[in-house]
Amino acid sequence: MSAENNLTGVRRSRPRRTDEGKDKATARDELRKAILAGEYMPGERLVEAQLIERFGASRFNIRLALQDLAGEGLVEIQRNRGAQVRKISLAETIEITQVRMVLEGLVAAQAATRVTDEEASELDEIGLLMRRAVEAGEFRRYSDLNQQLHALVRRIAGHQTADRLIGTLRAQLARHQFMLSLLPGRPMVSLPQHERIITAIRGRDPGEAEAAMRDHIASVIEVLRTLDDQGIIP
Amino acid sequence: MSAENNLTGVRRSRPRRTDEGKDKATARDELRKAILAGEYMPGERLVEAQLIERFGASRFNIRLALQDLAGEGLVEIQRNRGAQVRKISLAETIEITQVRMVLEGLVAAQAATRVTDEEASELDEIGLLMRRAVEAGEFRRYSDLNQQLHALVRRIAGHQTADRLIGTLRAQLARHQFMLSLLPGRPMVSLPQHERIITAIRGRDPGEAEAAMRDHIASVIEVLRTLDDQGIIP
DNA sequence: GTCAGCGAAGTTGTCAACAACTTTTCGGAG
DNA sequence: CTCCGAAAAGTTGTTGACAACTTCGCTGAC
Repeated sequence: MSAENNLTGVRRSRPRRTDEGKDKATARDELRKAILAGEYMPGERLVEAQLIERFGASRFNIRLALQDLAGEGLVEIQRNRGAQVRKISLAETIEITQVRMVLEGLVAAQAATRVTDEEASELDEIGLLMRRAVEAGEFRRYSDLNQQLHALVRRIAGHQTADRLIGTLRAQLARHQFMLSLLPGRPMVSLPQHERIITAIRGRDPGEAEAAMRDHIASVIEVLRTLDDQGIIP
Repeated sequence: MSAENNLTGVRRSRPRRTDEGKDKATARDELRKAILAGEYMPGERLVEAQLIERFGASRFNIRLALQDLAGEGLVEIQRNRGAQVRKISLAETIEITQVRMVLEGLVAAQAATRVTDEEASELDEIGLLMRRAVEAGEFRRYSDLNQQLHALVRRIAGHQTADRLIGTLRAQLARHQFMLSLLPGRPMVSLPQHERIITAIRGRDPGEAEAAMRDHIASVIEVLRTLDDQGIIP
């Protein structure tokens, strides 16, 4: 969400290799990765001194990194009380997924108007691999392919604004994200939905592509509501 | 005789209540307001020293404020080159408006499922005022009412996630926003669209509410594309 | 026992000085 | 006159020290 690395293409006149102090961007990316990997749990305090030790960056850069992640909704900063990994309620999870639904719907529609023949082949390829993964019961692999498919659709659409927003929203749900794919029976339901999306984009039918994507994500929301009734997610 | 250390005896006037040093949040809000008011044009450099003078905040807080506004997409920061008001191309304006279209569509749908009788009256009220404003040729007032209507729909929906995103997107387009309402003939086109939105929400018809909102904003996108062809907007 | 008050420890917020980088200026060689 | 390069000016990036705030534990009166 920022153009901060100005790679001028010109080599540095003054090499400063020996410095191992990491800059803001590096610290931010590593910390985000750690949070998404679940190494810090929601609600856990992020004490600056500890982060300095772990990531080897200066306090200044650590603070900037925390500010950035707060902007992304991954971290919550309370004045004079420090930062903690943001807790996301189920209600908020549903809201976020609803927004993802309409955004990915928009992206799917745009992908349908822009897809090239080559990209269509890529879509087919992923669809095929998905079907195989489901038949083989490789659910983890199916989950990966799921992400690949959504990423490919976004790449085809080339909608930077929607793309960026979807990225930050997905990050906020990273914890729940892959759990869903592993629910018993989920792949059987979502596979035909994915295939419908692929077919619509291949057929260059924006309306159908959007509808297919929205139905797909709407069914995820249904599952979330079910989990709510069962009290599975806090 | 380099740095003469200041003895603890003389602390400039105590940094208590009376001190006018503004904090990050205040500086950020005031700077954002100034940018949205057009006091800084797109592409204009935001030199820290000048901002310190104008807003009376410390450099530290000015920098934090700039970071925040960069996160909101209002400002662009290039490393070692400072900040400037972000320029938004027409292509990006269209992208942002497309995202707004689907987000406000979602919000309208949700508003239709939640609207109370009292809120329905408020909608009617605004609709009535809009019609009168158009008939009286008060376009500036119509533009205000337009914003009020959208804000009311969002309030009714109570969708925090979508609400926040729409807010930041609207801010990015603040410059173009009100220009559109002032285009000749625009109110005549958009008034019935607004009335359709109101009717749909009143009728508690989510699908129709979303469709009405999307058609409305889609027509804005059409105008943007037209302006592009005419080369009016850079 | 307990609870208010007080102080220490731990953590975050802010600042001013300094370092590094970019842009501008200017003198001299060609 | 123009171009090159280095110094100067202007601006931003970073650091370490310190101030302010929160939390926790201790003491002692009741």
